[in-house]
Amino acid sequence: MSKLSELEGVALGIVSRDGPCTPYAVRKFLKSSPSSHWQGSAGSVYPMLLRLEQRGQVQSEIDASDGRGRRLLQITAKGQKALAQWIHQGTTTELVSSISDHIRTRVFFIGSLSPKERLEFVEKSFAALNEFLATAEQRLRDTDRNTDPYAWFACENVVLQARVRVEWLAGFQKALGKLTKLDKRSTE
Amino acid sequence: MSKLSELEGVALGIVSRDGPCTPYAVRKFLKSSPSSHWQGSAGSVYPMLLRLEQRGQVQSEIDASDGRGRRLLQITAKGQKALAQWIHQGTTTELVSSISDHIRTRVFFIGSLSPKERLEFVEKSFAALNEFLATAEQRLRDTDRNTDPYAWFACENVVLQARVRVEWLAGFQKALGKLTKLDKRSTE
DNA sequence: GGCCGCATGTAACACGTTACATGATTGG
DNA sequence: CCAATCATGTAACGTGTTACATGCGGCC
Repeated sequence: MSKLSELEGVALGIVSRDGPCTPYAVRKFLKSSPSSHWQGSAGSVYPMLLRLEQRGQVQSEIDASDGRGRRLLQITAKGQKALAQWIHQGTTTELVSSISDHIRTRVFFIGSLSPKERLEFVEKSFAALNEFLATAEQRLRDTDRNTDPYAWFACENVVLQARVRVEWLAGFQKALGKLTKLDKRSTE
Repeated sequence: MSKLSELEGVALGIVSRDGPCTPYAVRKFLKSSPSSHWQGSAGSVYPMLLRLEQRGQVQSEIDASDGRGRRLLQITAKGQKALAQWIHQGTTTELVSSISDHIRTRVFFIGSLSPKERLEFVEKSFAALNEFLATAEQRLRDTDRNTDPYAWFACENVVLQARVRVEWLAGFQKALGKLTKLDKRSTE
């Protein structure tokens, strides 16, 4: 009963939630996820699902009604246990703390750009973030709160996070103007 | 001029910001980072820095004053260019959107737990998140806004993100009580 | 003097990405 | 009928993790 990776946990979760489904459906779900952390490439998904099957956490049978030899996956009791265990692991401090924000990371090092490039970076990021926020808000509107309330809350989380990032970046942008002026003065 | 990985970008950034520094200092920085995404293990840092050196993005010389044969790294002009390029890459949509929140992911799949386990998970996560928020707020208080304003804004971002996560989870916890009651009623 | 932290590195291993390979099905 | 998508998989490659290995420096 080794620990599930994040990808394995998500895959097990999908198979559990969406009943019998194909590996391809798992791939599609990962691809369409708002956090682009999940690429859902064939080279990761298929071997990973074979791993789960070898461990007895999912079962599969070939769908006879499909000429493409498509497989139908189902979670096993063992898999349900592993899934529950994986969810509970999320309470440990390391998993709680680990949010890596690429914009934040880059702002941390923005001092190594020229003042002009700094403004440019912030403007472009701001535009891209706002675009992302808009799509996230659309997805939330399109999600029915009653059908799957947990999915809805996850969508809401994405929106709230995006809003905070936008607000924070706006504040930073304001401050950046003043900082850059100070920079110029000190080098005069 | 291949694209830098996130780890390589951060490492270049540190070497650029902290002047001549040892590989070990880079490791320490990664280890102490609030986002536990960066483990800073020896097996990743040393080979990665050798890679940067082979590409001519950093230079190193052995510190003669140290008996441990410690190396001192410095960023090169080529490295500065690569760093600037890496920062600007952050404006593309994929890098903007990619925030993966382990709690959110687990909430999405929380339906596969028993109602009792759901509450347990949320309570534990809530406690851990609050603890994390407290340390983040402390770090922000300990950071001087004038010494390195960019580092300060990064710290502020961590705090704001953590606060939103706490508020969101509190809202979810409230809703979970009602949802669980509905669950029970529907199975009665 | 001994332990902990500094300091560097290597080797086996696991896993994800990219690219390749193949073929069925569906819609215009 | 032809293209896009469905559908499954493999192989090479890069890179991060864990564990191992070594030795100096400073502090109690």
